[in-house]
Amino acid sequence: MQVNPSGSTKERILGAAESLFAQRGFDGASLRQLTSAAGVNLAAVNYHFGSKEKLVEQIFRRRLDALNNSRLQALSLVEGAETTTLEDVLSAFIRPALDLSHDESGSLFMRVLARAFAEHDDTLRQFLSDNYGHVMRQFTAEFARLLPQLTKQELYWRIDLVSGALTHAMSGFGMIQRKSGVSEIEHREETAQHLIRFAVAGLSHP
Amino acid sequence: MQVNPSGSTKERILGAAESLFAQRGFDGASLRQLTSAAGVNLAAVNYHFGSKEKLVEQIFRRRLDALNNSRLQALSLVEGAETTTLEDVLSAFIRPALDLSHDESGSLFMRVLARAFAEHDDTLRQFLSDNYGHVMRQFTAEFARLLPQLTKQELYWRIDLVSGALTHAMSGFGMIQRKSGVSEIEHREETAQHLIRFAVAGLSHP
DNA sequence: CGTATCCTCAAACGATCGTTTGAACCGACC
DNA sequence: GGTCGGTTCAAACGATCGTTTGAGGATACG
Repeated sequence: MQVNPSGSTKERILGAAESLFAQRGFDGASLRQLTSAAGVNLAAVNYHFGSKEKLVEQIFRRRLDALNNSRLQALSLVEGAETTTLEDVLSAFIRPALDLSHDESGSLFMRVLARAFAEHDDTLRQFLSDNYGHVMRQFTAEFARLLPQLTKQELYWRIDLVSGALTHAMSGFGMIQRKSGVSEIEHREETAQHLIRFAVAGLSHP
Repeated sequence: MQVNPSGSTKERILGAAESLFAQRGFDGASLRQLTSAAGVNLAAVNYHFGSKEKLVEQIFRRRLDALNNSRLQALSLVEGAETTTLEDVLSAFIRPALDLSHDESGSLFMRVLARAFAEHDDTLRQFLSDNYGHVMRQFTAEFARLLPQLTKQELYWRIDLVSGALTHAMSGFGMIQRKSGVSEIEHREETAQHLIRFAVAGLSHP
């Protein structure tokens, strides 16, 4: 059950927690399973994080900060170029998210996020809006610039549906599964290309 | 806390369970909260359903049987017509799902389903594939007939992304929320139209 | 060496969970 | 009236949960 015996106690807890929360949910994964997997004492979670709930929040911040920084950086690169296409902006929106969905240790943060959506909904929606809403607003402004023929309402709807397709693809819940002969990297690239083409069509149709 | 004091004990439990599972999750909603909300004795769940887990399964069967019957009926109507369009097939796929997402009593089955995906993933995926896979296959065949230019792989990807957008729209997690002045029926119709147009574009682009 | 600080540990706490039990209730049927 | 299957009830069961506690280890500094 023990994993990754290197690193500090805090880091070992964060790693094991992300993996276990993804597998069994926040309620389903107990601190005893978690600390056992991390190879640390049961009391370590409350000592280092204060409570189980604060541990969950810490996990969110770590990943979402990284995601939004990647997105903003990619967007600023796109905006700095001579010509900006819809594909470019969508790539800046989609690729960092797909990169996040599988981290180097193979655990699935997207499942954690999907769970959180299902379990806390309104609380989490508020949290995301407060902390990362400006990123979404920046992308929306760029989409609006590239799609001037759409009303605000129409644009919001389409961005929402693109987000849904992205979330679905990231969570790995769909029919499409990575084939055994294909590497993780290749599958991610294939997913990105399908998603971007699909989103371009869905966003820009008359 | 008590709701809907009419109907049999079994029905009262099913109604309260669907609502509470949607709000708090399967682990988060206890049998004590559930039976208290239903106005029945704590032991009634185990007496009538055997266990909490079997109650969950019962809730799934009830709703998903209804969804898939509606979908198949709508599809057979479309196939019986003189000319079949992509919009028609998508409507048969999407509208029954949107109808399901808000039942007459206002509880949100889709949140239950979204939770279940997050909490059981592989188990639920198998359950859905075993019990309702034939519906998906029938729709896929119809899509393939209407989109002969697409390879199987390409078609599967696009259907998967449409399903993601649909799930997202049903769950109500997105930015788009029903405005207070708009009725549930109107909002559902607006959602259906946006989804169908978006899906047509995403499915049929070259 | 003494001690101060940070951390880890085993053990226990009270609360809540799903489930079981056995008695009580109730309408139907002889 | 008697009894019998189906249902409801209060009470208890053992298990597991998140959290707290206080003793002990480890390391650095005087």
